[in-house]
Amino acid sequence: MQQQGFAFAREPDEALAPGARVLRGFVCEAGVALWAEVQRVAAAAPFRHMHTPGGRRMSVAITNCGARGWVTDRRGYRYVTEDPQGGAPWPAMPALFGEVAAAAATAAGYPDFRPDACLINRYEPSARMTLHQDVDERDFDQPIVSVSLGLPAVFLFGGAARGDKARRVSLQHGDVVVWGGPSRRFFHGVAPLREGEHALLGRARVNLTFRVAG
DNA sequence: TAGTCACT
DNA sequence: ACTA
Repeated sequence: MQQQGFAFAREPDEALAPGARVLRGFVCEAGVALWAEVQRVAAAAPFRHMHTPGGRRMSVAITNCGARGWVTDRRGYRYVTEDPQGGAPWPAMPALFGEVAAAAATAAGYPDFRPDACLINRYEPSARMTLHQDVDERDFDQPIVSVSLGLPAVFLFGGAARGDKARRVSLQHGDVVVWGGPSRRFFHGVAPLREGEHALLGRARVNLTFRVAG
């Protein structure tokens, strides 16, 4: 039976740019399990507010899991195998994370995606991410997979140059964005998170960013 | 010496 | 205030 409802109509998947797609509701019922795993990771490697090389405190709280974790401080951006806060290796990437990331990548046209890094960003209301590029990885042939959980957000997807006009894309709990190929190094960001309460996550949005870093 | 995952 |  076809979906007929205007009430539950959802925007279809769409291309954002060459090589970039939004997969709406891709996570489906796995959201609960993904959130449980995020909490396990955060128990071992707590969310913390890092600083940019310029010394500014980021509004987003960060942790990582997997073999490599992205960090930033006065010395710059880089991937490290140990949590600088405590010196232990980052928590292992949960199997479910790898499965969801690989499935999303395949659905977007990038088979055999095996990320070694999962950056976990926690946005509370007013937190934002200004336009930036993901360029700290070694192989730009590998795509980026970004999973949204919790409160909705407006994702900004620009172009190859900082000044390119950015598209505004509304992302809901369970949506996944994948970008690679010609759009692998495109500027992107997140508009300031609006107030709200999510049934599962409460007053927060959590984003999982999967990458092949090393 | 340009560029900056930040702010106004 | 750093690095590449």
